[in-house]
Amino acid sequence: MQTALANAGLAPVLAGGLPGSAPPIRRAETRAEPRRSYAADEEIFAEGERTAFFYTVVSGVVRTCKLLSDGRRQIDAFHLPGDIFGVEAGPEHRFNAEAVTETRLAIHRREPRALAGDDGALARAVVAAMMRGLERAQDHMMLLGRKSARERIASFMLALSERLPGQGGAIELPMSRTDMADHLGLTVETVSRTVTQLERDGLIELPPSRRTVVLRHPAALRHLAG
Amino acid sequence: MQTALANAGLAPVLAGGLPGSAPPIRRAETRAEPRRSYAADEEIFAEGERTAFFYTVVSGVVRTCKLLSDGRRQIDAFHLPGDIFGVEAGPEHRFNAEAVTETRLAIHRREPRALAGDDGALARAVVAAMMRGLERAQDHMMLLGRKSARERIASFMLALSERLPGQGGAIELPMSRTDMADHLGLTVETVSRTVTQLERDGLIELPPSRRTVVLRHPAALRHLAG
DNA sequence: CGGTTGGTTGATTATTTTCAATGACGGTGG
DNA sequence: CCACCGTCATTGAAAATAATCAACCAACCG
Repeated sequence: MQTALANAGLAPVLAGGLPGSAPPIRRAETRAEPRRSYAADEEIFAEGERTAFFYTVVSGVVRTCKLLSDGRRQIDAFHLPGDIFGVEAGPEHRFNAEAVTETRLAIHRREPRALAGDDGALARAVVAAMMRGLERAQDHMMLLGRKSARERIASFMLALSERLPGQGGAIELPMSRTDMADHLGLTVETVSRTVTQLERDGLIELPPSRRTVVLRHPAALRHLAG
Repeated sequence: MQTALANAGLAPVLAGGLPGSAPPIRRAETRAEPRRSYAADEEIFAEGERTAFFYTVVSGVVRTCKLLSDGRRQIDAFHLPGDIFGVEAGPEHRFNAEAVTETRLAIHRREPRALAGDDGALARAVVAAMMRGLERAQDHMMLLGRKSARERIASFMLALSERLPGQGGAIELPMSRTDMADHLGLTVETVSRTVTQLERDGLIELPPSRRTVVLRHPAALRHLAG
């Protein structure tokens, strides 16, 4: 049973089979997989919970985060459609996952039995997801450890615009300022101020809704982002 | 060829075969693997270089880091004996690796051909290393994004004392203050001051060499680290 | 010995946080 | 339909933390 999984899926990935850019996650049209919808801010799983499943985002956005005992929060990643999250080495989840917006997820049982047979595509995708997660984490550590507030916001806007299907420089921010702050290692106030300042400097444009951003000068943002 | 690799090694890991604590990396005594020694501060590979190999630390310490165009540096991890590093998804290394101290490495060819046959242990170890890397990265993002200088130093000392074989609360710091600073997202001066302050507060003790640290009050440090 | 490197300490500055208040928006219920 | 309430975002002023600039010290090395 494990034979089929491993044989079909993982070796090519380890061998360097990943294309340079993130490969689109194509779910083989095998047996239907359980799905579930979550309301905005609904919990998907919590730190310490038993690791029974992992997930693929079908639509919507998910945040995974850790909390300090006094409530300080760090959002380590936002997961967009196609992303896999919730894969753990140990028996317990080491972070929380919550829906940022109304979200639909595909749920995968952790046991390989469920993957056995012909679904090597999922196994391959899992390893690919881990690698991409690690790469993002490394970039994010650089951001958190060494970049200024301005640079962080610029980096974030750019990264999001590249991940979101949104056409051109206009992106719809799915998350609140607080979520941005907890992802970027800043306070809400600093995020708000910095965004405003980038707008005053003409690098971005904010319609009154404040949840849409137009990247007016991507080159300058890229330069800022480092 | 990939069959043997995949079959022997990866599936159990994905299936949740990892014990809760980090499994010791046992290298099967298969065919001898190339090894090499590096002097302190010697480069192992650089960002952008072609990904041909990955490595296991045999002895010594390695740092992997990224640089910003203006020279700011973020050390994303220190790798201790037994650790695997340098595994990449893409064709190029995305960070630099340098020896911190005199170091000895085992060198693994990236192609699965070299792993074929009976060495599933290495393949398993690679996936385990990625998972542990991701877990460490998540903890480190919390540190970089949300902890104070004092908390960062305390966390670092504790984490190091748990990873180093060093008996009791005494640890030998393999890296310079500058390296610590670039890992913790601080400046050298802040690291130095904070370490001194922790000593004055009786939480740690520093022999005049300044490269040894005795954890005087681990409980208090743990509380501080969050 | 002189010179270099790594570490520490001090004074000052800068950036970000904290505390506080206000404004905008959306939903709800009278 | 509209007033009210709660949430989210913004802005301002003050405070705090860490960065920067600058010396200084000790150890190590040729």
